[in-house]
Amino acid sequence: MAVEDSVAADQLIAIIERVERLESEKDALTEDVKQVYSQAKGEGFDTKIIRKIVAIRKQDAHERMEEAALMELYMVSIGMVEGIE
Amino acid sequence: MAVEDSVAADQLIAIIERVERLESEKDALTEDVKQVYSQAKGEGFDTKIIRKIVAIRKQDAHERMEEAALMELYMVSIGMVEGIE
Amino acid sequence: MAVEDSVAADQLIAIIERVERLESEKDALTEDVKQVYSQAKGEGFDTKIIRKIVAIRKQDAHERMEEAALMELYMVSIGMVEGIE
Amino acid sequence: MAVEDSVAADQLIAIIERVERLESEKDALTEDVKQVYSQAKGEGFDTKIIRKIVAIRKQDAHERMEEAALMELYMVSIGMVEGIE
DNA sequence: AACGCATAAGTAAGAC
DNA sequence: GTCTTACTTATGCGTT
Repeated sequence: MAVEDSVAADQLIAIIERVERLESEKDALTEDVKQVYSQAKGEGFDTKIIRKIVAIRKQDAHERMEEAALMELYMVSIGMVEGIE
Repeated sequence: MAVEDSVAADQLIAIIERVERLESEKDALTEDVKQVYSQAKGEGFDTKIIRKIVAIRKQDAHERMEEAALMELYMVSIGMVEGIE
Repeated sequence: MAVEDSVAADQLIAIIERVERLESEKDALTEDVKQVYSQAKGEGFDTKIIRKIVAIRKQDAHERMEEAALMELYMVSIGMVEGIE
Repeated sequence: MAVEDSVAADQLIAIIERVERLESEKDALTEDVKQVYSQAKGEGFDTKIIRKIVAIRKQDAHERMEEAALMELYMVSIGMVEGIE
């Protein structure tokens, strides 16, 4: 009905605007990252290498998490079966 | 030479840390967006549709028209829709 | 016990290798798709549009209508498009 | 013009069908993978762990590639500047 | 200005 | 049934 619908519409608008606000903040940060690289380039650094380093550091962190997760899985697994004979 | 190298190394570390700081802030915002959608879902909204609406709003109107026109052209040519003879 | 364990280990290796084999075949097909698009691009087609057409054809007609209806409802409610009064 | 257009349309249809063929083959392989896991589960294996192992093996391969790429980058970099003094 | 790469979004599957 | 995780797709960015 009309009143409830308009409430839903208001909620919907609020949701969309909240998302758009957050995404515009993300865009600003993306811009900042670009500026950092741009400045680095101006100071003579090879940004391609730096990007690679950042990527690898991120990947290392991720892999560590994966390993921890796997280890936990194994532990749970052992606990569950209490030692297969 | 040694002094200049260590300066460069310090700069390099600073650059990497600045990038990583910015990207972690971006990750936090991504998390916030997810939460907004999660909450919206809990309120009974179809988040898939909302995502599409956000994407459409983001897309420039002009570009959207161009793309729609080209898409229709292609679809007519393969017989998916009927073109005006 | 030792014998059963080694049987299980053999099975496990077989499973992993079967999965990896299948996934590498999938990768090859993904590569083929990329090549088709690349070639299409070289012949002057707009691959972005073709990808959209493929996606639409994949989507079931009924599902497509439902989604479009819901999307319009949402868009009307936030005033992006005009609804019938 | 008419003739060229129909040629383009034929090409377009061919492209779309080639893509759809390849993707259906991919879907079949995805189905096969699911069956392998399903069967493994039936034999008492913990598929979650197996999935994790497969993911980590894949990641390891990827990381090795990344490292090789980084090493090459460094070598190129050294070659370019011919030793910063 | 086009090309490939890398990140980011969206979608779909699987676990609990 | 929900919730997360993994894969696929798409956009944008840097490079040549």
